Amino acid sequence: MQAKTKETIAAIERKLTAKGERFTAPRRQVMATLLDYDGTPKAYDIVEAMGDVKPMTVYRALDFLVAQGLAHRIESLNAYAPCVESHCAHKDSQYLICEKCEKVEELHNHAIDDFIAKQLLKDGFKIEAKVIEIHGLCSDCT
Amino acid sequence: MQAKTKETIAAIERKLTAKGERFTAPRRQVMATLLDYDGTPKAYDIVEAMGDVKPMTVYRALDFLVAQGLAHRIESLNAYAPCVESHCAHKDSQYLICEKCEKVEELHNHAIDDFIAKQLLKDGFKIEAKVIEIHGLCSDCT
DNA sequence: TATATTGCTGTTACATAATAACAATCATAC
DNA sequence: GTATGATTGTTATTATGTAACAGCAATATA
Ligand SMILES: [Zn+2]
Ligand SMILES: [Zn+2]
Ligand SMILES: [Zn+2]
Ligand SMILES: [Zn+2]
Repeated sequence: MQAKTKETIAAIERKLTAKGERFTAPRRQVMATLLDYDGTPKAYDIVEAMGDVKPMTVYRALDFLVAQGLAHRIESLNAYAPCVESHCAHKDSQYLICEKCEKVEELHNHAIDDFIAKQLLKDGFKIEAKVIEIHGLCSDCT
Repeated sequence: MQAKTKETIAAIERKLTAKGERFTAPRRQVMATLLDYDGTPKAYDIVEAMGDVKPMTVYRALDFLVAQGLAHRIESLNAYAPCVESHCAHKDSQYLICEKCEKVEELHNHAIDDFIAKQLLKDGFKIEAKVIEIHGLCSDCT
């Protein structure tokens, strides 16, 4: 485990404990794998990286992490990314996905969130969660 | 097949022929199933609705339809929706998904597209396709 | 301490979603 | 007619995600 990951895990431990949530071994291990992973892993990539766990274990931990706002699922990649920023709406996700170098970058652009909310007011639609996944070429690959 | 679907299919036939694309039987049948379907089908729902086709046939037709801008894949549902609007950017999709009644509505809100494009200018990211899928409660279910 | 109760884990089996590979067929051009 | 490339039919396989249930661990109650 990377040194920075170890610190992050400790911080998460404190935060979850304060919330009365349990940061059990499989959850901690999956989170650490997500943080250490070079790239944006799919569930079975995590299974493989961890060595001897079963898919069900990983899926359950991922469900927990996503529910706690510690990870996002990237729908158009079937992949998962850790998120340790404390932004306000963790049910929303914004990703830039480079189709050349496969770099995946999370945005936290509140202006976009606000603009969409404003645009949808007239529809009378109550937003619960937003999936915004933008594919293209990153600045390095352009 | 519904009467309106028959017209739509005929219109698509003309459009594709003009482009030099072939609207073969499986492609036509899958498109008709998409148009007639009550709800937003997954690939295997289409397989079932069509009766005796194989999944591979349906997936190939869906790939074609999506490439032609005649259908969208809804990533967060693993589902497919027909699209016969001639909006400018068929690689972009905007959907409102009601989590109660499961109604799925496509938007074509250019203001949102433009706003996102403007916001991403500074990132130097070249947008190829956008996935915008907003989950929540529709006006009927609020 | 005993003992419910609840949530979490381990394990197996299964369900759903999508693709690979290759032969056969069809459409078009020469 | 024959060649060429695109499309289809078919089978098998891979990839992704859940159901079900027994056992275990943490917390609550007595
Ligand atoms: Zn986030
Ligand atoms: Zn790139
Ligand atoms: Zn559309
Ligand atoms: Zn609704």
